[in-house]
Amino acid sequence: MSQADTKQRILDAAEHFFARDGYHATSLRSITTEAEANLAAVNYHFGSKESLLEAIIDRRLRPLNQIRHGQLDALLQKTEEAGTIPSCRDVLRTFVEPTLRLRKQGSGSENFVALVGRTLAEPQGIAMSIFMRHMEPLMACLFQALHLSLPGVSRQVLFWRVHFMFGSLSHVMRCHERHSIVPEDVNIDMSVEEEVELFLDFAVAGMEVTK
Amino acid sequence: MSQADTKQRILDAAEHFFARDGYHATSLRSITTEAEANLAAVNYHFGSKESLLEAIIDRRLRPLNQIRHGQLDALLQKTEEAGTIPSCRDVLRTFVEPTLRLRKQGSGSENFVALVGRTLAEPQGIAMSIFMRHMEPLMACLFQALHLSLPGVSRQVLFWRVHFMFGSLSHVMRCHERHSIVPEDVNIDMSVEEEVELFLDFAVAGMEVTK
DNA sequence: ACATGATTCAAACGTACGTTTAAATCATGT
DNA sequence: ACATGATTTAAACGTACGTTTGAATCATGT
Repeated sequence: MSQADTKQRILDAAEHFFARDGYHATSLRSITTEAEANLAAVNYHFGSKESLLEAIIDRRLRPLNQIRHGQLDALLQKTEEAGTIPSCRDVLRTFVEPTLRLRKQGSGSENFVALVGRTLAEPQGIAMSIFMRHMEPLMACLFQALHLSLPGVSRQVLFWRVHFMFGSLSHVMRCHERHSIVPEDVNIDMSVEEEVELFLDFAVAGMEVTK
Repeated sequence: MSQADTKQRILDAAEHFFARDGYHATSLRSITTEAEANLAAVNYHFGSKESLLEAIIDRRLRPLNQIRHGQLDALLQKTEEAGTIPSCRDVLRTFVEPTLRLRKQGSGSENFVALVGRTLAEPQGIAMSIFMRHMEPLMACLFQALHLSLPGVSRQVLFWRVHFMFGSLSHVMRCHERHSIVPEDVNIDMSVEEEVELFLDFAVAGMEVTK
C-alpha cells in the first residue's frame, strides 16, 4: 500500500465527510477510520486539517476550472470570429455544464460538488478564501462575457442577477440526493443534459428579463 | 437584571455567532461572553446548546411564518372571490417580502435571516430538522398556490423551479453584508421594495418561462 | 544483504468543548 | 425582616479534538 494510495483514500474520505457534515463537524478520527489509515496520517501527508481541505479543493477545482475556462474562451473566440455576440445561455452553459457533469463522473466527485455548494453558503468559512483564490479569474471572465451577451442589462442589475443565479446553482450543487421533500411523482434521476437545460431555462429567463 | 434580560441577550449573541460562524464553530463560551452572562446560563435557561438553537428559530420563525401565511391566504381569498387566479409574482411576494423586510427591522433580525439562509444550505445539519418542522405546512401551501398560478408548468418542472428559486432566496438571505466581491460601481444599499422587486424580476421570469 | 529514507503505528500531549455541581446572590411576597 | 424560590457564579467534570512524538515497519537502490 503506497503513499499515493493513503493520500487518495484520505482525500476521498474527507471530501465525503466535509460535504455531508461540514468542516467543523468532521473529526480527523472519523476521516482516518473511513480511509483505513492511522490518525497521524493526515498530519504526516497534509500537515494539518486545514491543509487537507485545501488539498481537496485543489485536486478537483483546478481541472474543473480549466475545462470551464476553456469552453468559455472557445465560445468567445467563435463568436468574435463570426462577428456576433454569444448568447447568455451559451455563456452560462460553459460554467454550469462541466459542474453538473463532474457530479455524474463517479469516484466521489459528487461529494466535491456538494462540498463546493456548501462552501458558497459559508461566507466566513475556512474554505471560502481557498475557494475564492481559485475562482476569481474565471468569475471576472464570466461576468464580462455575461455583460457582453446582455447589452440591455446594466452592470448593477447584472451583478444581482449573477448573484441570484449562483444562489440557484450552489443550491443544486448541494442537494444531489438528499432533497428536503420530494413529491412521489417527481423524477429525481435526470441526465446531465436534462439537468443543465432545466437549470438554464430558469436561470437564463431570469438573466434576460427586461423589467 | 432579570431572567428575561439574560435569556434575550443569550439568544441575540447566539443568533449572531451561529449566523456568522455556524453552529459547530461557535462555542458556548463565546456566546456567554458576548452576552455578558455566565457560562452555565445557557444550560440553565435553555437546557443545552441544541435547545438554544431551537429557541432561536422558534423566536423569529413563528411570527414570520404567520405573516407569510396570512398574506398568502389573503391573496388566495381575494383572487377566489374575484374568480381569477393569483399571479406567480404575487404568490412569491407573500413569501419573499416579509423575509427581506424582517432583515431591515433591526435588533439582530438580520442575523436570523442569515442563519436561516445558512440552515437551508446544510441538509444534514442540526438546524434543518427544527427548521423543516416549522416550514412544512407553509411550503405545501406555497407550492399549491404556485401550481395554481402557473397552469402551464407541470408539477415536475415546477418542483425544480421552486428548488432553484429557494436556492436564490437562501443565497440572498445569507449574504446581507459580506458579499464575495462587490464591484465598486454596484449599489448594495437598497430599500426592501427594491430588493424584493429585483429578486422577483429574476425569479418570476424563471418560474414562468415556457421552454 | 544491507543501508536509508519514507511511511505507519500506538500512545500521549495540551487544549477546548458542553455540561454539571453546589454554594452564593438576588428578587419577591408576606 | 425574613423565608423561599429563581438566578448567578466559580469551579470542576469527563470527553473529544488536532497535533506531536518516537519507535516500528516498509519500500527501494546498491
